Amino acid sequence: MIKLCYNEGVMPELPEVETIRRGLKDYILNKKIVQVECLTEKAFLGDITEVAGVKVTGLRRRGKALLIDLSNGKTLMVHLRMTGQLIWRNAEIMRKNLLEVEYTELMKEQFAAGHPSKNFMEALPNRQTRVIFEFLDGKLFFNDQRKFGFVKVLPTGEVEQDTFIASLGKEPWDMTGEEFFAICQRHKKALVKALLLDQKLIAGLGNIYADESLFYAGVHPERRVGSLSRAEVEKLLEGACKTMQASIDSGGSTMATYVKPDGSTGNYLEQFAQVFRREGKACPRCGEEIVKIRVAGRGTHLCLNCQPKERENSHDQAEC
DNA sequence: CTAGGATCCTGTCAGC
DNA sequence: TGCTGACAGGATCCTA
Repeated sequence: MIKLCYNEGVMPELPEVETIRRGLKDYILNKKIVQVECLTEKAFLGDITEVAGVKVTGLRRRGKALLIDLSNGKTLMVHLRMTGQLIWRNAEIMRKNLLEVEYTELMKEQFAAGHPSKNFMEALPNRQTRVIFEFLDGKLFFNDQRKFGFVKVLPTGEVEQDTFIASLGKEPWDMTGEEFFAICQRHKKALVKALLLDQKLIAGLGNIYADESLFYAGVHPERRVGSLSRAEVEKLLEGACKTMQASIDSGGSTMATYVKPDGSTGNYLEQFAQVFRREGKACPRCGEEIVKIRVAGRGTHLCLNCQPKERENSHDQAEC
């Protein structure tokens, strides 16, 4: 069974959160949270006592938010933002000196996912630990280097009214091409990259899948949304669905194969990404050099040949 | 209303 | 070697 999701440099976007949801289920579903400890005040929003002494009844996801339903009518919302991690450690492992634990043994006893770092292999809690959820048979650590992530307690019935959840757009597979085109028509002046990253318009894409979707569609990230053809808009939506679904599907297993036996980081992106963090390398489609530019304040990777900024001759994409 | 820039935060790394 | 500043980015807040 796969326990470790170790994809170097990957910020938790929709596919990563979905992988966490599926993986964590095996460890905490129907189990009682005995005790909760918050080590960084900002990281826990709401009444911490509402989370202790109750069972986990379900794990859901909305966009990049993980929703953990509890038996007392409350829901724990977890947002990992950029550097958040959820790490499960079996009680037995916690009792041992981690240095003495064989790597393969640790693999069997822990589930770790989110922004990859050496935390996955270190003794916990550590400096980056923000919240600890204690179960009878183990502990769940919410770690976060940059303190942008958080957990939040909400009444289950009010999750949909939470300002973040309520503002989320549809996920790409719940949207028709027509709907997405209508959204684009309302934001004609926006840069297409900025539109893809706006969770209020389409939920789940982060920097990686935005770049990958743009490459898939052959669209330059700095183009204004209003200049996109209906076909290009449809292709972008298709790209979002396909790149994220592929990531979810390969999720656990592919990522785990990239964990090297010595515990060093493997590189999931290397086999998955076409353009993301591949600047200086050859475009997998045409062989031109992938470049990195700055768009909407974000590092952006593209192939200028496959994603030209000016598209004079209609939408003929024979070369791409 | 929209678009775009600053902000939060800490670890890493290039450059002097 | 050790310091400094740039950079990484999801979401929110603020301004025009």
